[in-house]
Amino acid sequence: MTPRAASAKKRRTRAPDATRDQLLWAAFDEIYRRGFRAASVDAILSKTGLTKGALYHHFPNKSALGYAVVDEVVRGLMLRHWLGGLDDPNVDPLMALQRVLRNRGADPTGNEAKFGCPLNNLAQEMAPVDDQFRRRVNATFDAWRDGFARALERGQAVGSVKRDVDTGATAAFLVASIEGAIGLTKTTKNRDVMRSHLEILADYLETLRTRR
Amino acid sequence: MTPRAASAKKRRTRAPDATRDQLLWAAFDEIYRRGFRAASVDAILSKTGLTKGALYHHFPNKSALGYAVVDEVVRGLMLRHWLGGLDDPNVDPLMALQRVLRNRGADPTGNEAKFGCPLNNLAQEMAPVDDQFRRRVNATFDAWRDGFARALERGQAVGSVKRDVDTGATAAFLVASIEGAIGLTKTTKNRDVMRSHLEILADYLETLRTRR
Amino acid sequence: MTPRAASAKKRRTRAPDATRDQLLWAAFDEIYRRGFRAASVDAILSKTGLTKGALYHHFPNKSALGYAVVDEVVRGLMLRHWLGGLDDPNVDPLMALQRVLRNRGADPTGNEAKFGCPLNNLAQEMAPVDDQFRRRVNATFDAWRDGFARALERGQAVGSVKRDVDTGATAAFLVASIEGAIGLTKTTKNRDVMRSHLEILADYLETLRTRR
Amino acid sequence: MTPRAASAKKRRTRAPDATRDQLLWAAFDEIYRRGFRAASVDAILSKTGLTKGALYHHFPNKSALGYAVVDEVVRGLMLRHWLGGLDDPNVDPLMALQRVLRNRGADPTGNEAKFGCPLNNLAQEMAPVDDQFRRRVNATFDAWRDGFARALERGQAVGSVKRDVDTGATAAFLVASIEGAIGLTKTTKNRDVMRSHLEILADYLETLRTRR
DNA sequence: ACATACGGGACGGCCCGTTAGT
DNA sequence: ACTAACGGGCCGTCCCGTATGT
Repeated sequence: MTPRAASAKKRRTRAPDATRDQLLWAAFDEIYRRGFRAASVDAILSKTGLTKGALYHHFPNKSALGYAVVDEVVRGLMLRHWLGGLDDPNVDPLMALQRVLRNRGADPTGNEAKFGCPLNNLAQEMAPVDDQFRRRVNATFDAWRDGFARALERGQAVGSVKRDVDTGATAAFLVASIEGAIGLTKTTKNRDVMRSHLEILADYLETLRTRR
Repeated sequence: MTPRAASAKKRRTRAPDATRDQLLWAAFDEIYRRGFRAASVDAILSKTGLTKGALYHHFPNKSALGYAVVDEVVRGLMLRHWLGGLDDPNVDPLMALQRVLRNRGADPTGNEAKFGCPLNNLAQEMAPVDDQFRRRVNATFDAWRDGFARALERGQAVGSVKRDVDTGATAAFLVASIEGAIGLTKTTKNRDVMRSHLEILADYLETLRTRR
Repeated sequence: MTPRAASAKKRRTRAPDATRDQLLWAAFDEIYRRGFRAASVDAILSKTGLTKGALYHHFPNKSALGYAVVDEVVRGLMLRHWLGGLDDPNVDPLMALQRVLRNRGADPTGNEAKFGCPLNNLAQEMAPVDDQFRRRVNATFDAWRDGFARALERGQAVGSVKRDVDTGATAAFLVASIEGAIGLTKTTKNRDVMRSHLEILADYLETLRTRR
Repeated sequence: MTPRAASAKKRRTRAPDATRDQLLWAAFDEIYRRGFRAASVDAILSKTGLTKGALYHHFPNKSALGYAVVDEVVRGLMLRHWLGGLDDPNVDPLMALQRVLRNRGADPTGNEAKFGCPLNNLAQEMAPVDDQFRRRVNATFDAWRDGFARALERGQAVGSVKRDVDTGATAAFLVASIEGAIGLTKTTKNRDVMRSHLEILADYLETLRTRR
């Protein structure tokens, strides 16, 4: 599934970082599919061909593995996915935002419709029962919101976004709304939910544009 | 066989069955707090003072208990919470919707901020791993969406909502967006996220109003 | 090994108390041989033919099983072994004590020489790491000391034991000394150590006798 | 092969090997606190800052480390503690013995009351399950007994100890009794047990003195 | 209709030891 | 001589479900 899992196979040479990465990606995959608590350590290990000893060497316990998955895997995926191409200086920031929204409805792999958003899944499952998880997940949500907020601020600087728009609140609204849509898409098993939702969001953004 | 077996044949009859209700509510509470899979059958039972025999007399297994919680507990809670007071004939439907949104930001108990939305929690956790759960949860989401959609349609009938508004898509957008906000509120542990979000949604609804 | 383990075999009928007793005696046996921490729950279960569910039903965890072994098995064994026949009204208390000491050097099964004293084993292993164990073990040691002390007091009442003897301290001395001897017997694998030691103790008791 | 391999051939030569000593003392400490089987190899290593490689370079396995602890650490500690000052030619051997007993009740660090006697702990835990341990522990007990026995013999030679005293049996009695007292002190968490016990032992020794 | 007793399996943690590498 | 990476196994806990009994 994960790209580098393909090159895993046997591995007889010592490559600690590669091993750690293998564990992280296999854990990500398992956690994404089943949730953190239902994720089986043995399943993760059998995906990699490694054993308990290896895992115990790289991570003190299952929770620490989960934390690392958030920080070192999910965070990067999310920010690349939702903030990628936002800061293109040749494009009007507001249009860039709208373009991101409209493009991200695609979901070519269909994973999103099947398993939802890996970050939000962890948030919903773990936030109430593990504060460490909550904080780390939150950090990524913050970065995401900041990315959106800065795009809106650049829009204000350029003059395409109204001055009285609360960029922070709007960014938070967008993020929450997107996560809600992904969640309902998963529940409905209907990708039109996502497309229609993002379209409405993009239209809403048009509301914030300065009249010319 | 036994004399009272006659009245027990079909459960759907108006025989409230206090034991069954106890189990349902205790299960709801436990599932709401820990999630369905992490909810322990023994913990549910110890809340009621009942034992295994009682539970497995009323439900064939844990999943069936969960399904019943969705159908007989959560569904009612959700629809009362989000559709209550929507069909007041003396109020403009659009205003009624906006009022609902603005009121529901209150969350007096704080449970929403702690544990999120019981329906969406189940949706996010169980939809990918149990299709029965998914379908039952979906049924409630449909009813909720329908409630919002009908309000918008009444708005169109009355003339306060633009004719070209896609009421179904808009209702779906609202529901998803609300769930997203509840989720982020839980993750952030900050109820302002919810309030600000619903405010923006209410403002957005204003966009759909006919100009007079 | 244990007397009632013989009648265990299949057991299809429900007999909760018998099951509990089986677990207790099997646990005692295993703990006596390997020590508490090295005692394997699975080994205990396979001795009884029961499974995890049965154990988990009767005891919340391994520690609780251990505590119960101390209170309900070891205590009885010890007091019967070392206080049995002490309060015979027809015998001079001091002589009764001496007789007990001289008889107990026998160790017909040889278990004592192999595995030592079950009470002291638990005391030495668990006292520093589990205060619950320590307290329960101590309670039995107290009862033992009290038994010896009361015998000495009866000796004083009868006039065979000197008035200035500190019965409590002497009883504690005897108990400690006996346990030391059992321990060294186990270490030496030589039962003469025990016999010689108890002989010296009996002689020492003669020192406490009133001159006539 | 390597140049310095020449001097490394036989370990018994006076090459203190600081690393080996570190391991021994850290192992002693850990074993003293938790017992041999509960002592974690990793815990021992983390105390020294060394790693697995170092340990398994110096010792073939955990048991061998334990044996070395008995032979090279515990034995010295014990003999110094209980035989130190016994052979002072200016003091009556019997009085020297009594002085040792009365002094050793002090236990300034309190370790004895907390963790007991390191030698006896190992004896009680390991004697029944590992014959190698038993034999090595026994060797130290023998040396201890011999020390006491020789003191009594010197007493006989000087004329302060009765001729008919069985010095070997008496020495064994003393050692066993002392160990019993240490054990009960640990169990009771009450150092008076030790003091009172040693006082009685010293008084008992007075019984062996020749009348003048 | 419900309580009690028990079956049986899976999971995370931990731990000793070995091997590759320096 | 020593570090770091990893193998592989066992243990206690916990948990869902069934069967017996009332």
